[in-house]
Amino acid sequence: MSVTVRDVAQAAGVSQATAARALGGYGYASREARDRVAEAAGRLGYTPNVVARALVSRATVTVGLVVGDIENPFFARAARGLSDVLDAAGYTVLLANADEDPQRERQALRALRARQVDGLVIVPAPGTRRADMEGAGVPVVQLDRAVRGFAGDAVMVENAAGAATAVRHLAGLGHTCIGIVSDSPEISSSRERIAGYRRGLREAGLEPDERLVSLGGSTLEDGYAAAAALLTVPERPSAVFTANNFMTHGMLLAARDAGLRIPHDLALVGFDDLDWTEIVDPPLTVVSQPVGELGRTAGELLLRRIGGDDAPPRRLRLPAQLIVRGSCGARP
Amino acid sequence: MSVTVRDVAQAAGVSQATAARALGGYGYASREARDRVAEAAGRLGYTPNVVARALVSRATVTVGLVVGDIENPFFARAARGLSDVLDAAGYTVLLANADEDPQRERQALRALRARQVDGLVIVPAPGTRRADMEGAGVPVVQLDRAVRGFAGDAVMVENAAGAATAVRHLAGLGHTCIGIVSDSPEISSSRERIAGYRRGLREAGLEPDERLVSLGGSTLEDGYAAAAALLTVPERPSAVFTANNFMTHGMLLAARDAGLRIPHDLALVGFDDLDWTEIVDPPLTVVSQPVGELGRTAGELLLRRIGGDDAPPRRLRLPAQLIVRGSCGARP
DNA sequence: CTGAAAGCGCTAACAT
DNA sequence: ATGTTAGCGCTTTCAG
Repeated sequence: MSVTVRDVAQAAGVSQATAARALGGYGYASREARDRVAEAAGRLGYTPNVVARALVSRATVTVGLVVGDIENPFFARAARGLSDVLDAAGYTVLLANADEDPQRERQALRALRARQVDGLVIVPAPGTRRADMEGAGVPVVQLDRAVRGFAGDAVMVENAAGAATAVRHLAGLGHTCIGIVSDSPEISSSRERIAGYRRGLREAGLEPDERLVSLGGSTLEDGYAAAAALLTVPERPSAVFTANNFMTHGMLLAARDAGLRIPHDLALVGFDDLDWTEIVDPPLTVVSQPVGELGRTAGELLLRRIGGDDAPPRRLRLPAQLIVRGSCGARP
Repeated sequence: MSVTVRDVAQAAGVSQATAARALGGYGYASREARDRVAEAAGRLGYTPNVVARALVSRATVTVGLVVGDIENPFFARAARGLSDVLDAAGYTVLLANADEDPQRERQALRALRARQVDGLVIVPAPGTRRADMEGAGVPVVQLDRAVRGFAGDAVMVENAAGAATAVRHLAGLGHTCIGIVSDSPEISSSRERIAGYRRGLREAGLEPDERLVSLGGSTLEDGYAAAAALLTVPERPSAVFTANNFMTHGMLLAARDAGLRIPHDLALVGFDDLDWTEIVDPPLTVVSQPVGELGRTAGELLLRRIGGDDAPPRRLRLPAQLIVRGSCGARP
């Protein structure tokens, strides 16, 4: 079915090598040969076989992306940003969902490696070890989180600063009992947000209280459970910081089920902005992160590495920004 | 860097062919050879090279997915369903965003074909022609929409029935002036929903009125514009059906900007359910579609085709279901 | 500038 | 059951 370089060469009356050079745009080829080959290729409907090319040139022009779950809007937006940059450079992305599970992640990495991807962008699952990251054999850039002890490239957000800002905002509104709901501190971004929360508290002259820290898993259900748990502690917080979008969503559900009105009974600021944060009532005050930019930056960095850049590992931090809307009430 | 079959064969003291057979699990290999090869492979850290394998076996174990935009939760959920089914069968998905643009779609298809994907799942862009679909050289299954005149597999939703149900629900509540906002009728699913809207109207004994049909593009901005336009017609509708999630979102924004309260001033039912439809106030009444199932079904169908099934093209229709929440008010 | 020849890592016939 | 021999479609020396 497929038209090969050989077919094109034959039709153009040149050697296969010449046809390949003309088609691939590398090496020498006379103006005339170039034209004849192009004509023949067009007429025959030649499509290069990237697989065959990859076998010899050792470049598949394909990059692997491992995320927790592409259904999570955070990952979807990052994937889009990444894909935009890579597409523009002629690369295509192989997608894998790891479900925040190191084992599935290992499987995914194996599958992607077997397909000889030229590079990898990975959002490491909680529990992923340094050894899982090493020996990939291709450039790897971590997105949103970094694996402990693994000195590799990473593009992340200013998590601690963003969280601290959120907490100071709450404290500035007069809240003294501020809780947090987060997923596992095994996830570096979450760990940093939790640390930022504590720092923000201290900066506001407040004493961190472990009973106000509710940690759980990464799903919406987990977020709901952790949020609900936080709402039942004896001295219920008057304000809460939720460390990611599922936690924010879970908190909204839990507050509703507990009959708590936002911001009247409970002030809320969430980490990560989403499409719907503006249309809920009240609109949510959030720490917004440049998610698409995160993906684009990771793509650019990866492309540079694939291109041979072997400078020391880079840790990039993109800024997070507090967007004040209505979920914390008005300043008195 | 990479360990080859040859290396493993050598280490195990067998021929390359035997090692390949043992590794690949095809053809004959004695118990002993199998063990020796497995041991050597494990010791050396052998990883199969799918690219090389593909060149000869003509199977990349990779499937291409072309969607409008992976950031759209509808596509993301479908992608996840597809990926689940394919992963389980050892396939990996190559992702491409076409931005609802036939030209970008063609580019994407070219890139995927060049990578020798074993099959393609595609959500055709508005304006995609039959010729763009044909001659893919590999099995193709259309998702959510079907290209006019192209007799290929497609997995879709009962769009017309779903839309008609939505409209009858509105009519049953006493509304007589019911509008619709949709994206391009060039998209088959939208065309069907528009047709279903008209049918629902007639079934309720109402007369379709073209001034109440507001059509636009596929983005949230387009949805907002089309929604805003509908709200300014002389005889403003008291109820509206929005044909997809961006249109629903746009309508919510437009209604808010126009100072209209839902459901008091305007009743709303949207097509497609989303995470946030339950947490907005009022919670949205929607026609829910089995999005993940759409992706899974497409995956299963594609796998069967890749496996050699050459039965006539199949058009699968998955049911849509009205979920009554609060955006249409209570029945009097 | 062009052609001939070798080979990427693997599988598929075909012998044995 | 195992080894030998040919390629898959392409790029890449190396001569000319």
